[in-house]
Amino acid sequence: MPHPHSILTFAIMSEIKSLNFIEEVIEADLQTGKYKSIVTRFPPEPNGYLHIGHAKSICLNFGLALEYGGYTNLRFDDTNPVTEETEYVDSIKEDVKWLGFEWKNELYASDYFDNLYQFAVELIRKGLAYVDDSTAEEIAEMKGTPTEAGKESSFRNRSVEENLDLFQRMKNGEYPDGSRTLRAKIDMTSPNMHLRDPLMYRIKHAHHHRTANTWCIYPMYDFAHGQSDSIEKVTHSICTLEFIPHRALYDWFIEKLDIFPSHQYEFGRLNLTYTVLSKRKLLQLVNDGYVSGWDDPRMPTISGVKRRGFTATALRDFCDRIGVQKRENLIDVSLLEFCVREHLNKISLRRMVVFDPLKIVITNYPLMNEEMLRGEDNPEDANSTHREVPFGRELYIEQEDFMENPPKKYFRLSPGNMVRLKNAYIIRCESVIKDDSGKISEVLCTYIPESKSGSDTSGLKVQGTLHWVSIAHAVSAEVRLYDRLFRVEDPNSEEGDFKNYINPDSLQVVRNVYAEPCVANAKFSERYQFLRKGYFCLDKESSEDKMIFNRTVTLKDAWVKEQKKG
RNA sequence: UGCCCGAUAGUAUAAUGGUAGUACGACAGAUUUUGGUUCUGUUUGUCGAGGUUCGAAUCCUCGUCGGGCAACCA
Repeated sequence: MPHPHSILTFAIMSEIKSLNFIEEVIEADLQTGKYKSIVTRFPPEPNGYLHIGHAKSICLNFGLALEYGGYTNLRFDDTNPVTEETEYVDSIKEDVKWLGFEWKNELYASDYFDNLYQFAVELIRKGLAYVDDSTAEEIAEMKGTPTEAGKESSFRNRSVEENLDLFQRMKNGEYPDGSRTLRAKIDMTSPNMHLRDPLMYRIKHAHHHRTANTWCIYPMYDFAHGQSDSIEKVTHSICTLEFIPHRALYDWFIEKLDIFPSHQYEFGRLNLTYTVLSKRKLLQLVNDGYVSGWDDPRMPTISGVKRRGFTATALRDFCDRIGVQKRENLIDVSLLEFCVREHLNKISLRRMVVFDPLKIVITNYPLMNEEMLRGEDNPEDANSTHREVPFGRELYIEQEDFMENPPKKYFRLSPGNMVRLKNAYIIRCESVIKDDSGKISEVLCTYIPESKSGSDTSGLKVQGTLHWVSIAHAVSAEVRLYDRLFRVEDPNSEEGDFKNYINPDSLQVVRNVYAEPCVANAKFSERYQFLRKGYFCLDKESSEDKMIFNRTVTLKDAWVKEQKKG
């Protein structure tokens, strides 16, 4: 008997959570007993890197299996040897794991080449497939157009025996590439172009990343995918909208072969504002040098966002929130940023780092003195650990945190005004020192000794709190600040080349920032919030003598908004 | 102008013939030793026209708009 608690939880959950259309189908299938449990698959072609569009599919396929107690196979759709490489297989496996999912079986469409060949022979025997000697051009010509019926090939009515013989000889390598194909005999007048005698096999004398030179004929996607699903007893085969017209063919092969009836369901692929998510376009960004590589932190690839500092938790949460539907969508990238911030806020260690230093001197702080102050690592954590932050007479604050003639609502440091230095004291600006050119070289302040953080008896209230770093103790680092790669909301729908809309300022490098000492102990596994600056993580290009941090995402900033209004 | 898919606030997503709700965004306020976080409030929506019905976002009809389909790619 189930624990009463879990029943309650389930009741509440099902009341709150609404089902997407695929979940509805699955629940119905489970309820009617059509399936006892479900099997899904994630079927990438190993010809490129995964991006966050794939993440949506991964979360869907693996998430469904987890939700309903089934399992998911990772199946590489490797039916085209000329585009596929083992390097991609490895990166795909790594990315799926990083996202936090485990596949039941690691499989390859190429594992089924023998089965598929037998299936083809079977269809030939049934008079449902034939070898066509037409050229690619002739086949395209005879295909007709969406508004115009196709014409039957003159090879369409070859005998079963001849087809069997020819197909075997195709397999044996007797014919050159492109000289013959195996086609399904369906209907050249079908309004669905995919049913006009689609190609099942083509000749390619090419090396395959797994089967090497065993084969010189390779099945087309349509002749491989459904049957692969069927062999694996995939119950719910989920793909994107553009495969809708393929479904009739998917079903046709399964029906004629009389094999396990897998079913295909289609959802709308992810589109993100200010982003492109097509392999072709991402490849161009890499090849044309707009980014440093597939894992450039500005790239929407899994490896890119991972290097940027996004967490798998945030990505999964994002995929959860965007939902699943049978319609086109363009998700606002601010939702992604929200998910990333929400997670990072909970786990990041707070650190103080000054990017653009302005020297301040605490004139009433004892000469040669210094002290260690305590700073919370994470105020979101009730049991937060602490680190020690050295304080001294000479400090850096940000240039932007001081103004000689401040505008209204400026809460920061200005002559005569007081601010708190985070984790330290309240200070007052007494005067400024300028160099010959009139530029402020340092700001002279006094501090209120009894205002020390944690034991403040001053009774003073100030509006601003600044981050700072002791000049004598500061450690150096480089930070890389990223902005969106495109300057228009939907680069895919703009006129002309999408590359015309690239944001020229998507990367800003600050070679030397001043960080509090404990930043020197930064770890790759940890996430940081540089106070008031954003979330950061260590970049892989960091070395022993040079730390490099990527800005994952900024903090929300009400002040910039305020300024824009003015 | 053949076939297929779709249309709910700015964006995304619920409501499955019975009060149009949620999240993000935006705006306003409270709290705050991060102009962060948190909390509260406000704003804005059923593509159009008919029909069925006591009652339609939901069902039907006709439009409109968007997307897809003519690779020996997946």
